Amino acid sequence: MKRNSRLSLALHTLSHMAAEPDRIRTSADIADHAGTNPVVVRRVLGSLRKAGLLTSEKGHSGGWRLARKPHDITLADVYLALDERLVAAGEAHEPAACSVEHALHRRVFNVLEEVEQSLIDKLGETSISEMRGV
Amino acid sequence: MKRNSRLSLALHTLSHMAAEPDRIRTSADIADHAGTNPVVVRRVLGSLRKAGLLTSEKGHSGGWRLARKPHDITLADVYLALDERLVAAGEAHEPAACSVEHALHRRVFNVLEEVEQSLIDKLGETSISEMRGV
DNA sequence: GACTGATGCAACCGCAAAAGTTACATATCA
DNA sequence: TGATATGTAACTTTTGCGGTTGCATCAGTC
Repeated sequence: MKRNSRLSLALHTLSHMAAEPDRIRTSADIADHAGTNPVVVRRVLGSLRKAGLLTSEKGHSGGWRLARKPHDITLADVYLALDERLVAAGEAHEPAACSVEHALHRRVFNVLEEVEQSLIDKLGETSISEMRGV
Repeated sequence: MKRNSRLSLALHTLSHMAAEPDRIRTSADIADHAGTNPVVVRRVLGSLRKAGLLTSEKGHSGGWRLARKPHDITLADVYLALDERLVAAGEAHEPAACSVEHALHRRVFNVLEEVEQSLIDKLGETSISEMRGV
């Protein structure tokens, strides 16, 4: 896989799940389908579980399932769950040579925050169930 | 420096230049100011020059200057110049197990393309001169 | 209760991207 | 001609991440 593979893996898996919400899937199944490794799948899906998008069940006949209705899971949820931010957190707190410099840092940071928020808003307009069809 | 350092370096440098467009700056000055290396600065600023945002002059009393008026350079110009795309190019052409899978790939790719375009639109609303002040 | 099959998680390897560094060619001006 | 700047290639170091292995844990099944 390549760049943005975590986001890609998450979206593809969720899209499949949105198509058949009742079916439970093992990390091995998903890994086969995605051409990757079960452990990698569990890592990525683990983030989604922490964010409340998926549930997992251990033991025999266990696996992964959507925690909410497909149309209640948006791309923004996925983006935030994976913690792939446009702006590096803590960027505003870098040591600055002078106060003018520090003020500029803050300003740049704030502008990027604004941009990211509008990105998240845009992502929030699409649910994973809308990734299929059309 | 950390993640997104190219974008950060570019924006800070351009913001400074927007404040004093007539002043010429050497890569050494900029590197000192940004706490990095002159060669790194020349690499990043070289991308901006290729995109027509900056000009550079060799030799004694040479250095870097804005190629356009500050209000004519938007964050979208910078983002595109650095070639840091949200969506990996060529993502749509991955081999897929079946045609259904291929159609899903395409759909995911298209949605991400849409999102990136709206990001670029948003970035285009802000010029580097607006990074200072309020 | 033992077995099977699933997640959870830690530890490591390997690779690739990017920063950082060094070195040097080239161009410009005093 | 010398000082000073960019341009660029080559190399090292760092970092993030996919991939892999191993094992603990848990839950059904025999």
